[in-house]
Amino acid sequence: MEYNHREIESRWQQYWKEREVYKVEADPSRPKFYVLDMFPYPSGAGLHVGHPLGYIASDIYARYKRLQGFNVLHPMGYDAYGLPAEQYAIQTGQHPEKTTTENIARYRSQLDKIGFCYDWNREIKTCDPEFYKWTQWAFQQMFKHYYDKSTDKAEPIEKLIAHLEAHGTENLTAVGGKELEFTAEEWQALTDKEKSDALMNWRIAYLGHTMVNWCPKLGTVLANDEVCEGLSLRGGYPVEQKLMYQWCLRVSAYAQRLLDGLEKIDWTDSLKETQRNWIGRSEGAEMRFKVAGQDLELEIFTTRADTIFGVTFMVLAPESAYVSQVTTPEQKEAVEAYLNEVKHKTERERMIDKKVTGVFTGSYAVNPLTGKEIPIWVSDYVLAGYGTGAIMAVPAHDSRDYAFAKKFDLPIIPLIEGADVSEQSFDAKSGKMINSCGPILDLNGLEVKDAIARTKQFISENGIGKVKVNFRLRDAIFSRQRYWGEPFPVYYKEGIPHMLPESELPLQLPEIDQYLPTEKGEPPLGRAKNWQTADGYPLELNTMPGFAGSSAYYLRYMDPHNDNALVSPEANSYWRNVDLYIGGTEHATGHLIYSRFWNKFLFDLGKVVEDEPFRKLINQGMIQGRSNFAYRIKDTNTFVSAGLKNQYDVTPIHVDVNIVNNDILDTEKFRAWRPEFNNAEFVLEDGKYVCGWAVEKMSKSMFNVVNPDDIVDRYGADTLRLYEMFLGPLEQSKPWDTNGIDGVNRFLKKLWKLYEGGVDNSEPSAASLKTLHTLIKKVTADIEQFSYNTSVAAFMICVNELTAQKCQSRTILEPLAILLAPFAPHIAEELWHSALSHETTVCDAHWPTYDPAHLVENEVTYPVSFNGKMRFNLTLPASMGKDDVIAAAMNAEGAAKWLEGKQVVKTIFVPGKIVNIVVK
RNA sequence: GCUCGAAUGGUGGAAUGGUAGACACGAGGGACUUAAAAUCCCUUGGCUAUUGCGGCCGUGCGGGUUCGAGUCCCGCUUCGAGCACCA
Repeated sequence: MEYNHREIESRWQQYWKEREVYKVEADPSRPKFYVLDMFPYPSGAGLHVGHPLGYIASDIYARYKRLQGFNVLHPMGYDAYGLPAEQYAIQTGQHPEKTTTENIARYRSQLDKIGFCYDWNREIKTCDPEFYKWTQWAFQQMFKHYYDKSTDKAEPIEKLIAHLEAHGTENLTAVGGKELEFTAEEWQALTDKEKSDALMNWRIAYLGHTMVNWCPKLGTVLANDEVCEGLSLRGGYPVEQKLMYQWCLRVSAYAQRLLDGLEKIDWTDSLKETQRNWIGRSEGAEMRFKVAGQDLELEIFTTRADTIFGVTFMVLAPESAYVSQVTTPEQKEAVEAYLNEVKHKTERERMIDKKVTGVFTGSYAVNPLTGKEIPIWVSDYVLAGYGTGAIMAVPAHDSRDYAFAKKFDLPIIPLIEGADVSEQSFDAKSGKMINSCGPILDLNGLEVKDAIARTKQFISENGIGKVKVNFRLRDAIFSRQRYWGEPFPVYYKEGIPHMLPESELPLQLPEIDQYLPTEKGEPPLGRAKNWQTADGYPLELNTMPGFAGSSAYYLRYMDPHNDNALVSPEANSYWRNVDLYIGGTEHATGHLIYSRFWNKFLFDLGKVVEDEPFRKLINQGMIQGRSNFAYRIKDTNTFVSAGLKNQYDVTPIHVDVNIVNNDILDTEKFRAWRPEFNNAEFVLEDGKYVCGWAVEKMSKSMFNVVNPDDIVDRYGADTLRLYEMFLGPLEQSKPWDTNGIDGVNRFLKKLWKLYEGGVDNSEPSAASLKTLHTLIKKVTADIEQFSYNTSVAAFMICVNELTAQKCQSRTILEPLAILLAPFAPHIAEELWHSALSHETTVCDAHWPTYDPAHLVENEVTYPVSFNGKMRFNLTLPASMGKDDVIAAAMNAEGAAKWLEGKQVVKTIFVPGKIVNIVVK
């Protein structure tokens, strides 16, 4: 019987579904293993062949762990809120929920065809009220907590309030946005509204005036990780800076723990590095400069305290509060004109023209170490959001300060011996200090590193400043002016935000007539009827961003139907955290930071037992498209084959890869493809039309999208699974090229034939045992290292050898079927039942272990060399020890004569590998 | 600019410091067939040699360590990724 993948695969998929073979329950008597995929956003385009790569990899690992006796949690769900569905709704008026539901159904049918071992009883959708109840709940908890430096964790806000009532801000250890100062009496005298506003300074979820990335085209605010080079990640629209009153999450309070946590988890170095960059810890000093003639000090942050003697001016960010305080009446007009100019530039414009701009405020600051007066300027190269929004400028040793000094003709004082600053600044942190001697501190002659330390020590001892650690990581902006997201469980009473009682969660997303802002410019929820509490208080109009729902979803899978908690303590203490997480790198600075933050917060509250959510993380590479081209001779409808294209003046045209096979164009299908090609002519080579190709992003416009459904239909899911793994290393990006798939398909046919030859209870030959045990050893090691491509190769070798050996022994063929089950579950299951006549499913079998006894060689062939030059091969019994092998090598024919009169200096013997003899 | 990673045949890619190119595709040759498809067998890094045995070169470039380097170290080149007026 032929190998019929269609019949086999649909039958087994049906069987698994009906008997709930992959259903999993917590079982304390067995060790757990949690394998998770990054759940997809169900887009309208459906899955292409690149999407399942990571899913297949995790499925193999999940099945492997299961065969090893672990209780494996392997769930799937959908990140269902998001902009594309809403943009589509704006265009068509169709409810995003409808689009989303349809897309999910499409995704599900595509996933089902590939034969994954997901427990679909645990499916979650972030837009499901039963799910987002817990997103809203977590937000409320963040509102009700603040971060305490003394305990280094989140604490209830009541604890902070008690402190403020008793001591004001004295000895306060809460992490806040601003450094507020007031006494207990002052606190008690505040109105409720003032108290609420003040507490926002410390709450982990807080309302704040922050500079946000505003995208006018999308009509919403975006998080930093949703913006790339001044354009929105979704849509690519310009983004500008705008001051808005928004919900934010105090992620920055967790910066140090997010950094430290990286040490404990098994992620790739590059991903950890990306997160370290994003967190951006920098150690430096905060210093105060007096403003001449005013009772005011400018606070600045610097990592180069050693360059204090080279400070020749100060610069403030345009948004800095200091600006209005230090601007003199004479300069007022110029400064205001400048601020206005800066405000109207978008982030993108600022980046495109890197012109140096700025304006003098009219005031001077006093260098605390030299007593000299230096001018205070304003420029947009200083960022308001980092450090204190003010810097001391050292043009000799900072390229940005240098450019500024050159433009406005400010003095440049070199501070490092031998540094030539006539053309450019000297930014390196090395060399000996010069010109750095003042009345109270002398740094001359010190190495830069020592000078930094010396200055830091000096300024803190003398009250000029203090040692300070700054992070680049900002708080996450948590409001979106959109419809298709989780509503905030918040209402406003006399302008004060209040949390809805937990019993009223989830607060369901209301229906609206149009998915657009209101005439007044309010977010879409402003259109909802009766969007208020029972007592008539207005509800929040913003919704939560995409990352809200994806930040704790992995916890929900542990206990997806629990109505009383995000996850029960029992379920959580059994499943703990994700042992293996597979997904793309694109989430490195978004989801993977927010999840870690969210998890650490829940950990602080005692709601989860693990401090890090994802123990091991693998990034699968992107599958790129492989586009095909036909070459049209200019101004004709004649196409010339790739090998001849240089003889003509041609324009390459993208051809649908689905009408090309092994780069040979099906010319009839091409003519039928589009009307304008109906009467196309072809210039062939060897009777064929050969297409050119290039690697590009897989997208509709390139006509290089390959749908997994088509591959499954033609070759089967098992072939697709094996081929995706065979393409190359999992973590590497690579183009999809259907050309090689026949090889994998041939392997499955050969495998089928091997079992079709019959299975009996005969004693296996030593050769077959060796073949099998080599495979067990190889595949087990490979799976542990996610080296799936070499595993597939090992299977091919094994089946070829067993076929040549005419092996029919159950002792060999049974373990082989089990080994293959994670990779190609359908055919493995079929062989398990039909050829091996088992009643149970192969999913319940046990992973075989290899027996080294079967791998032992009777003879070993050593390459023997003298002085590293290979001379001959020597085949000897494997039992021979080092001395015997070397003696045999030296006595071998030819060798003995060659060695005459020479002295052996050293012998190198690698057991089973090589013999090398060094002579003089 | 800073940080990280990569570079091996016509192609995708294998190689705990130990015979580089596993496995697969493609290509060429052959068997079977009226023919095609399917299947099977052989060849396939380059140069050179050939009746046969062979020989030399070869993992981006230049050095180094080592008996021995694709692999380790130093210095480049190119490509990819992340961060980027972050003081």
